[in-house]
Amino acid sequence: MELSPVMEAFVLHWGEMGSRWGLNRTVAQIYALLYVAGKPLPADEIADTLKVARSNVSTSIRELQSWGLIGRTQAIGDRRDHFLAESDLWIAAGRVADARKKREIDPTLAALAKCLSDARADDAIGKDAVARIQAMHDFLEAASGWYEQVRDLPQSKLETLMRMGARVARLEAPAKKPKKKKGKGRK
Amino acid sequence: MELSPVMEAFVLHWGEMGSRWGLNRTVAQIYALLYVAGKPLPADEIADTLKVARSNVSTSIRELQSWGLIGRTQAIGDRRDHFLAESDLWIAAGRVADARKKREIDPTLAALAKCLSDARADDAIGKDAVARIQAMHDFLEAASGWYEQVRDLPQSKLETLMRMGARVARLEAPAKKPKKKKGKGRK
DNA sequence: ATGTTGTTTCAGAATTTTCCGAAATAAGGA
DNA sequence: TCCTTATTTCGGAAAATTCTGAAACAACAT
Repeated sequence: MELSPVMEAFVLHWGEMGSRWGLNRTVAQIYALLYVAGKPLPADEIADTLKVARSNVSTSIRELQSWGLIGRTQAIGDRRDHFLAESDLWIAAGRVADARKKREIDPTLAALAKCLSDARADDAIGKDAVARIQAMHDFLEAASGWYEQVRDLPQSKLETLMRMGARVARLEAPAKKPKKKKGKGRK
Repeated sequence: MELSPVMEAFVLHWGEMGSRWGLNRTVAQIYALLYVAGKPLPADEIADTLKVARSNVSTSIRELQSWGLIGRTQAIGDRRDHFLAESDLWIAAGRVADARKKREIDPTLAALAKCLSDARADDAIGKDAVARIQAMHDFLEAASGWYEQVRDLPQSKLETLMRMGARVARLEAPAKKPKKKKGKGRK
C-alpha cells in the first residue's frame, strides 16, 4: 500500500511522539499505520508501506503485543496473520501507562525501599539523608498508589474525575486577579 | 567526596529511572546526588564523585537548569558555583511534566491539527480515516487541557483531588473488603 | 516426504545518543 | 598586563540502540 503524504506525515509524527514515550520509532509507526488503516493488515504489507525490513516488523509487532496495543486476526483465504490496532485511545493509553508502571515504577520503588532500609542501618549516613531518601520513596509510593486506585475506573468515571479536577481548578485557583470573591457563581 | 555503597545504589537507580523519563543517565545521577547531598556542591566535586568528565557535568548541569531542577548558589571564599537540587519532589515532578508537555505534547498536538485539516481537504482519504485522526487529536487535546487545568493547583489542592480520586475508586469499584476504614497509622 | 508460504531469530551493520578531553573562553587578582 | 582558576564548547570516540538480511523454523498442501 502506498501512503498519501498526509498519512505519511501522520505516521511520521506519531513515530516521533511514540519514541519519547518508551516505544521505538518503528513500533510507534506501525501502531499509527494500523490505527489509521482501521482494518487488519498483514505484516508484509506493513513492511512494504513503511519501507522497513520484514524482520523489523516481526520484532515490533511482538513488542506491540507485549504492550497490548494490537490484536492478531485471520482473514479467510489468507494464511497470513493480520494485525489490528486497539482503536480506543483511552484503553491504549492505559495499556502503555500500566506497562510502564510495571516495568519502571514498581522496580524503582522496590529499589528505593531497599535503599531506605539499608540507609537506616548504615550509621555512616546522616539522618537527614535518610529522611530525603524516605521522602522520595514516599512520593513515588503515593503517586503509584493513586494511579492504581484510578486506573480501574471505567472511562465514564474517569471523565467525571477529570471534570472534578477542572472544577477544583476553577474554584480554588482564582487566576491572576486577587478578587477574593467567595461566591460560587458558576455558569 | 566518596559515596557509600548505599548512596551509590541510590544514585545508580535514580539514574536508571531518570533515563526512562527523558533525562539522560548522567543528568539524572547528578540530580540524585545533589538531592541526597542536601547541600550545594561545586561541579568538580560532582564530576569527582560520579567519575564522569568535568565537561559532562557542565553540560548536564545546564540541562538540569533548563528543566528547572537545580539552582545555582555561591559560597563565600569560593569562586566556584555551587549547585543545589530542588528538594520538593512535587515541584520537581511538576517541572519535568511541564517541560515534557511543552517539548513533546504541544508540538504533537499542533502537528495532529495540521494533519487533520490536510486530511479533510484530501478526498483521497476516507471519512473514517479522518474520523480516527480526529479522535486521536481530540484525545490528546482533552488530556492536555486537563493537565493544564490541574497543574497550577497548590499541592494541598492536588492532594485533595487525589483523595477524591481514591474515593471515587472506593465507591464505584467495589473493593475486596468493603469494610475498610480510612486512615492507616503509619510509622 | 517435498515444495510453498509465512514467521522468527540473530549476528553484525547502520544510526543515534552519550561522553570525554583538549582547546577556547571568562573572570579575577597580582 | 599576565597569571591563575573556573567554566564552556565542540570534534570525534565510545557506547547503546535500532535495523537489516540471511538463515532457521513452522505450518500446511500436494
